[in-house]
Amino acid sequence: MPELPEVVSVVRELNKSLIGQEIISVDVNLDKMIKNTSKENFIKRVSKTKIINITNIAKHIIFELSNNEVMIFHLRLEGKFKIYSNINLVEKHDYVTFTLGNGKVIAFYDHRKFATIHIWEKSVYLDKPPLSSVGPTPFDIDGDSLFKKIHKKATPIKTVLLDQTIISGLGNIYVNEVLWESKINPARPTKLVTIEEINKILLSSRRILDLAISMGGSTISTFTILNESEGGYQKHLKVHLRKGLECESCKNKIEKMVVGGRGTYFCPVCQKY
DNA sequence: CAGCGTGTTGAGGA
DNA sequence: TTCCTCAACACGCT
Repeated sequence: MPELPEVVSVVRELNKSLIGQEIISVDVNLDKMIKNTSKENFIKRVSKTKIINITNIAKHIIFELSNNEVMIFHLRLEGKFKIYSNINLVEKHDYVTFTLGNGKVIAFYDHRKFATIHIWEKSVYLDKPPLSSVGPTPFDIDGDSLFKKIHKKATPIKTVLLDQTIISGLGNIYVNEVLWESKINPARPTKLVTIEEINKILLSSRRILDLAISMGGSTISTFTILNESEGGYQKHLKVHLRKGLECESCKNKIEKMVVGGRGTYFCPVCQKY
């Protein structure tokens, strides 16, 4: 389950080996992964270009190409990039592969087929799906603006923080962690959350995301950075997946509930409703 | 074998 | 219209 720290780690790794590389050929074995054009058109627009830069906007991974096209990847739940030394190593769920000038292969893998790829011209991609609806990350918005945006909502605060059009980059793991650190009950209606608490949420989000980024993300479930190397944040998790274990702050037991249809871990004492 | 989990979108209800 | 909920997507794991 890649969240922002995992995406940042992946982008760093990709940059190390791919900048300036030529894409010789492209193979697509799952047509629906390409969201805004046909497989044939995608292959035509990507082949025989160079990778100029690789960046991210929130959880979206962006490849800038030398012909002014931009590829936008989203890992969704379990997508991964792999780099092989040659084409013979490609596996069944490597649905899109790019063969490079140096003989290596970038494989975009997702056995659950949820991951997505868009391609747009560079001059318009920020105004097209999926980036047109992405909100600012916790690093790009201040407490007053966020409060103004959400203080009338009846939806639980956790659901609002997971809404990537409002604030981007937090997923289920880190939202659970942020709300525990901020001592706010995840199910509380957002309109009852004060400006002071919103500020606390933002500071906490930045601190936790920064720390997780510095450690290469967490590795719960199937997340891996490139070829199976692992990040190290999971031992810092305070509530996520810790149902029944002691809260590190008050020693009571962590509980699990469902908020907005998502598994939600919290301390009933530290995070009173 | 049934159901959960996971991010996002989009349909449909209030 | 706007706000909000929830099914759907696909598949490995419990």
